[in-house]
Amino acid sequence: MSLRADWAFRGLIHQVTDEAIFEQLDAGKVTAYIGFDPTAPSLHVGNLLQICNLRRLQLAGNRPIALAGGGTGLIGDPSFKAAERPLLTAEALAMNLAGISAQLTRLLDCDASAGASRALLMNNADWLTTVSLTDFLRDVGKHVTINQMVAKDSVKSRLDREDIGLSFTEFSYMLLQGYDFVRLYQDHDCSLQMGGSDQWGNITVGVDLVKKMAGGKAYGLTVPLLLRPDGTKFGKSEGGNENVWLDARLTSPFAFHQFFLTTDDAMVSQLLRALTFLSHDEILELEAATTNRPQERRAQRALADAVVTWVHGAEETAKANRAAAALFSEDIALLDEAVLLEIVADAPSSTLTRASAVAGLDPVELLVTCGLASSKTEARRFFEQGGVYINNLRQEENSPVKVSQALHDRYLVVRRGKRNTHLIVLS
RNA sequence: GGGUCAGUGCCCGAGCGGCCAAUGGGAUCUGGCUGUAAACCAGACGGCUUUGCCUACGGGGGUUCAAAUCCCUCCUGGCCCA
Repeated sequence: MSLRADWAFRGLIHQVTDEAIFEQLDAGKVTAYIGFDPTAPSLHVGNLLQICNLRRLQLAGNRPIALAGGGTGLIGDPSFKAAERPLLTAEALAMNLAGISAQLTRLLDCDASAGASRALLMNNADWLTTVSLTDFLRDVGKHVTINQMVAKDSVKSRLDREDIGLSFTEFSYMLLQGYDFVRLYQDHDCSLQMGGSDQWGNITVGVDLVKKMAGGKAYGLTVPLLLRPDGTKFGKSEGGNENVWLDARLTSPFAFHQFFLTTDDAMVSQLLRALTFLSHDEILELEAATTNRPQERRAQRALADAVVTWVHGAEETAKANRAAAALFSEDIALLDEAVLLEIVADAPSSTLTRASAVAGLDPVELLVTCGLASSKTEARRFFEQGGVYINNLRQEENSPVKVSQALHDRYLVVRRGKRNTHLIVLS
């Protein structure tokens, strides 16, 4: 099957500068890049789609370049952002770069054995921080008119706002990104830039610059943004405001697995197509299962397993599944110690001395101490609402927690709401 | 530099001297229903030594018995002029 057909099936094509790129991709000779902003120390699920696409190209024999924005990160992309962004410090940037570079290396095949399709990892700071200002303005700036730049939707949305402006710094961002493309074209024969649909404006600037500065033919392709059925952006945690990170230290594999396991029926098909490497037949079969027997949630399970396995490995997937099976059952008290520890391994934990617990612990304080409530007021609220469980049994605010409640005489599994768990170990 | 408008809780946004921890909406959280889904229903949503107290309406100062609300000043931002 052609890559064009596969991508269309998966809903990965939003806009293309020239359809001809697909033939070249099928031939497996293209070098393509996607840029990643180092705005955080880890990539998050929102980036997964882009990485996935690089991987798809690579599997078809093409060469992917993941470009870390060490240089553009110093400036900040204003595209469709509602406000001017604070500049990152150089130290924060360096830390972020280290984090995401490691992840990209792992998710793409950067091994020499991959031969011509071996993925490259680059950092645009290498050229953006060394090019001279006057050279840049003469060689790059001269090819782009302010008229074009202002006409971009991504800029217009900022210009149209009455309460907030757009600094020259952020305004110039698209030139830097365009210059990236020129450099990659010249140095690595890279002829395709991909990105989310919000990157279309930036990408076309690059395609244009490659033509004007290098006299070459370059292509741009954007992927639709993943949206929830309610129109909000996909990628935030269940809760809402926190990102779901790829770094296991920031989002445990269990939480990561849960994130996908709780996907809406209305969205699972989209994610299955966009974020997994399952075959079309497998996907169609899972979609049918969702329609006919939604309560089995087979599609959600397959999705969660596939993504977690890709990001964290098969072992973590198995662990997450075992944890999920036991965690929502009162049988938790019947599990033997080793199994219990394994299933709560991803939950944050803390230790308490046995002595401090003998007299009975104040449940309110306990909830605050282990971080499941941010204040006593909040903790009391959770108790009032009946949202606190110890070992999956509802805990009352006014009955002290006793040592006798501990499983295996030393473990207290504290849970707030459906899925915020904390393990307390008595020592 | 001049003029002018604005800065309120996570976000948007009312309030414009006491009845304001501050209307409303969104987000979020908890419970219920269910399939660890969506939708829906109910409640909560600054903190605490919780029938009360403390801290908050850009910062600082002032007027007043009393200020988010009035005055001064500074900071930040938008727009217009130079």
